[in-house]
Amino acid sequence: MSSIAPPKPDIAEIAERITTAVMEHRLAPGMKLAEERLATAFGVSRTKVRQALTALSREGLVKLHPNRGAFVTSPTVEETLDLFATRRLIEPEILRNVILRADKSALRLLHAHLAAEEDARRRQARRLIIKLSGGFHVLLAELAGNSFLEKLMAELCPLTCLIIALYDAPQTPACPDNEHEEIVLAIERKDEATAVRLMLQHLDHIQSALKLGEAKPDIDWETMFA
Amino acid sequence: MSSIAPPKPDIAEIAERITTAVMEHRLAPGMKLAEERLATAFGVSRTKVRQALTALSREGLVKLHPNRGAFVTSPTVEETLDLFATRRLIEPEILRNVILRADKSALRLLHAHLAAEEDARRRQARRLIIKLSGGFHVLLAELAGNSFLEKLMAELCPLTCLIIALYDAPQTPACPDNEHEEIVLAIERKDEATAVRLMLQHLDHIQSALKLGEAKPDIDWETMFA
DNA sequence: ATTGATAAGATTGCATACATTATCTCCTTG
DNA sequence: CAAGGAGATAATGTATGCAATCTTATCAAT
Repeated sequence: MSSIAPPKPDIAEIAERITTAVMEHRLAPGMKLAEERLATAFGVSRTKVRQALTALSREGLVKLHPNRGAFVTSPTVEETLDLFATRRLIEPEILRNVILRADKSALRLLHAHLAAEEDARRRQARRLIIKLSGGFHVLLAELAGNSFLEKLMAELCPLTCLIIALYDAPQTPACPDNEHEEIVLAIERKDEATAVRLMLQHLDHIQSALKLGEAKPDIDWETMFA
Repeated sequence: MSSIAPPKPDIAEIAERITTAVMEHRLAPGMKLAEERLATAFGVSRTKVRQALTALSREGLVKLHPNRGAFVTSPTVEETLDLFATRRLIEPEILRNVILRADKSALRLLHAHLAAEEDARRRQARRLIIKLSGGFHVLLAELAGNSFLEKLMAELCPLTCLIIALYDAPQTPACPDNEHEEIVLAIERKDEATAVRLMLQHLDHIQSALKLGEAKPDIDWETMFA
């Protein structure tokens, strides 16, 4: 009847599309994710949506309230500080491993990413910029070759986007201008100290752009009375 | 009819009991976890078991093969090296945070844990010893107060048990004798340098007890031809 | 004897249906 | 008029059934 039969998305696909929506600030923190609604939106049964949501809750992007449903995580100030502390811990290690292992193909991937970022900036493609900014850090984690740190970074990046959406002027890009490029150049020179220093500065820039002092609407009542 | 109606276990409970079984070496790496079998064992439907298994696969303790089922993860040598590299990175940071935040109640918890370990050793309760040995590191992560590092350690500990089951003489305890106690004493003295040094030594002892050079039955054919 | 094909059996993947719990509305009551 | 509660409504949690896929057993062929 209709033009095309839409291919039924995989569970991983559903989770990924929700993650992308969060990273692109299309799903605001605290928003409710009703199973039935998502199920019809994706053209699948609630079963798949449910599994995608539980997967996302494991990653911390979604918070599941028993018998109440799934909500986009609304990170507290404390969780934000924890997140940046964790990134300051693991991203230097990631850089060290990348420098140790970086071969031609790795550098090619990094430069391709920089080009994609530059192109997105020139085209003012805001959503793409945000996605690529996070993707840079995930790419570094992949090139580092430690599966555990890679998985952790893959979780922390979308959460960082969420935090930026919560605590920042929404116009600010996730990662300031061209700091990524300088990091890649340091990697290319195998200049570990500089790469690490630039990365820590980069993280500080992101964090200090946040307005963490402000009031937080989302109160965690459960732990408050625990 | 029967004596007691068994209370239906929660999904988290199912996952936890499977995790415990793995940590206690009752479920060997590579073993198949058939849904129907587990469902009848726990007295629930396959739905709950399924969700527990997907949760465990997110944590890395279980590997899901599409249309083939769930299997206890059988970590490769490379994953083992990654795991210890990650622990060497984050556990010193955890210790630093614990020393910064340690109050009387935290120290009491640590000493209570040491006592429990000592008691288990005296009673030769092998399974309990293994569980408590891992639990020490998870407790430290909890006391450090960084939710991300806490979650990561909660995943890495069962995996470490799995690795020990795979690569070690099964008689060796997860953590050598009394190294935990010395670490706690260093924490108590707020002697950061010593605590970190002891922790790194401790991890080295665990890792060097492994027979990683030996033949690995479990070959990952997928990545071999990827 | 080993390899390859085929059919029966078993298991997973998914959707639907039912039970349970929370939320909302409206009514009663102080 | 505000506060509290009962019923209606909607959403989640769980179980079951069916379709798709894989595994195993049997048997023919080289």
